[in-house]
Amino acid sequence: MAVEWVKNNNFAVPNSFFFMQIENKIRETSTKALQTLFGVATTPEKITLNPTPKEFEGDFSIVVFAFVRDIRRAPEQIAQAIGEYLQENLPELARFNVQKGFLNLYLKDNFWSETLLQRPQKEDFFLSESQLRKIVLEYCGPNTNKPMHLGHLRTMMIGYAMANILAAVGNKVHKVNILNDRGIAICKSMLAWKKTAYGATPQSTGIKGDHFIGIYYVKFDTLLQAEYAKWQHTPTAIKIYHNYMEEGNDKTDKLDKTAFFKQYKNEYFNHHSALGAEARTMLQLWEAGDADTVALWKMMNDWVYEGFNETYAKMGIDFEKEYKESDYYERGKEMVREGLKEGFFYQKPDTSIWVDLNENNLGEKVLLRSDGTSMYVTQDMAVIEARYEDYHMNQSIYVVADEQNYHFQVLQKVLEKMGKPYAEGIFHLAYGMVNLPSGKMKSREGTTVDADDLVNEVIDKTRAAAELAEKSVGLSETESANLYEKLGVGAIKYYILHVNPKKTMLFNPEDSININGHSAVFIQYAHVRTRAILRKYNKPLPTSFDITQLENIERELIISISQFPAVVKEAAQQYDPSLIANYAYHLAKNFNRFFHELPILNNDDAAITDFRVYLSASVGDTLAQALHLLGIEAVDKM
RNA sequence: GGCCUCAUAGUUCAAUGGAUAGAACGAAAGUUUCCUAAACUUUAAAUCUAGGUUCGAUUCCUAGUGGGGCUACCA
Repeated sequence: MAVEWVKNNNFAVPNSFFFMQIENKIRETSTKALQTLFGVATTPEKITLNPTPKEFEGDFSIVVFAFVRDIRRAPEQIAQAIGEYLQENLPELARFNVQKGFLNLYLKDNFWSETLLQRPQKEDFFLSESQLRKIVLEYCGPNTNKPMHLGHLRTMMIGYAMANILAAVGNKVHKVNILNDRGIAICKSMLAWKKTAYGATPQSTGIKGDHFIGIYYVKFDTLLQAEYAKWQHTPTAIKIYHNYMEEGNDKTDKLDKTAFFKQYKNEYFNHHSALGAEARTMLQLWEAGDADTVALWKMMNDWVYEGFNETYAKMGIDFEKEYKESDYYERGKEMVREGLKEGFFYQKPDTSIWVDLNENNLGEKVLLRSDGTSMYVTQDMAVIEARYEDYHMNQSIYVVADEQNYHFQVLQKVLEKMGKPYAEGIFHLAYGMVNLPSGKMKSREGTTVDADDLVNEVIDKTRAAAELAEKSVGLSETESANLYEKLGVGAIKYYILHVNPKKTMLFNPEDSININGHSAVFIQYAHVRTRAILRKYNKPLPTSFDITQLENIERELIISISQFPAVVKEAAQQYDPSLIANYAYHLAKNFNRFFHELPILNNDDAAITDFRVYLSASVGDTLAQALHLLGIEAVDKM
């Protein structure tokens, strides 16, 4: 199912129309001013128009330095002249002031109050027709041999939010998952289970399916480690180390025995380990379709899927379709052979098939091993082909960590060589790695942060904070459990989404469960206040205002609100949900200031109360929509 | 070694080439007979180095230094 339009509140935010319209109007009138006053021909887009910094009076500022050279007058004189022209020709302008080369424009109060009254249409968020796409967006991509960790949280959050945002600006978006459900890693879990579980199941142990499998993945490594330690004392091992020491002349940079065997582990697994041989045999049996092996594989994967589905539900994410690697890797091999036949690839004497990407500075890459088995890139070729048949998309977005930049470049070039119509639309939405304060996560070394554990921890923290502050006392047990889950899940999403996806981010467990400051809970709280005000106001909102003057903070809020559609468009074009996250925080912060500085309901002037309630409600709706786009559900009470 | 990326307060993050570089956490000090104090106010605190382009550079270019990633017949 495609992403729905942002939830329709009973009352909606003003659209960008007025905002964009006034910006354009200022640009156009200024262009005329330059032409009329100085004979300078320019275009509206070339006028530099910025929001005015708050230390000066104004809503917008025009920067005139760019025209100084042509006009050959002092910047102040130019700014003054344009200001006077605008005063004559721009009815919305209340007054202006000049600071150096900056012309600060202050618009009329009633212009802004009228702007607030405008109702939005969802089309106001839409990009122009030519920019719209039919998109297949892949995110999450777990392996079925272990539970999901912190890194998966970032793709889940970014993927889901980006799908919402891209749909909000008018694209057709299909969310899909890729399940890496085959290969040597899964065989390791299967083998360890066979050897050590004595028939235990998630049901018999009460352990969530994906965590259950994870136990055996770790157990395999423990068994291997023990086997390896023993092996290091065998004559074979001693000879290998001896040969290494004898190689070359320079002995100074040689590794000591411990370090050597640490880096030799892969080699050991592939060529000396009995467990390794068993795992590979299992993989071969699986590929050959051995009934018992396939049955075991299916049973264990089903356990994992059950666990994953629980996590998806808790995170509030979903997929229109999940593609399993096991369904496509054979087709991938076929595509490579087809490509070879058509001369796009070449074969080495050992029968392995390669692609030459030197002209793209990507070197040469194996597509099919000499033993005929497929590569990572091969399966992605078949998967995108299947998606094209399913959706005929013109853009394929992959929300995958940036450590795979090379992989996606190769994928695209290979498909381009083959002349596939879906090659051009490949877009790797590469997000930066997530680091811990202790450094990089290593799943085999146990330095990962489990996704489920983390979310539960934040939910608990939210509950503890509420109890400490004696909040939510009127709620029933189920109501409050529901509330803390929404707040906790929202907090973790926000913590991840408020950073630009492109950047490597540090995940500090302490900070991530911090509920204060720049966090989703802060935004939720501002939203809750707007809802409380509406409840107390308890009558229909006004359809017009009778106010003569706006406070500064009120102007700021209206301007902020009117920028929202532009922010959403920008987030879609930049593939950057953090723009919306930071926008929402900024708006919530300004609202809290407004709430403290000015009486809303406790006001003798009913006209002012009407207006401020309307403004509060607008802020609340905007916050709710912003959170919704990020995949966070706004709460009404807390 | 080659290619790609990043560098901003003690820490984590912001800043279409524009004015005095914004926040949060942490530190210090305040605000509650008043619409929810999960809030608000105040103080101290930063653009890696050297050049260049520009009226103007955190932003663009070059070099250097220091992180990270990729460079597997792993996924």
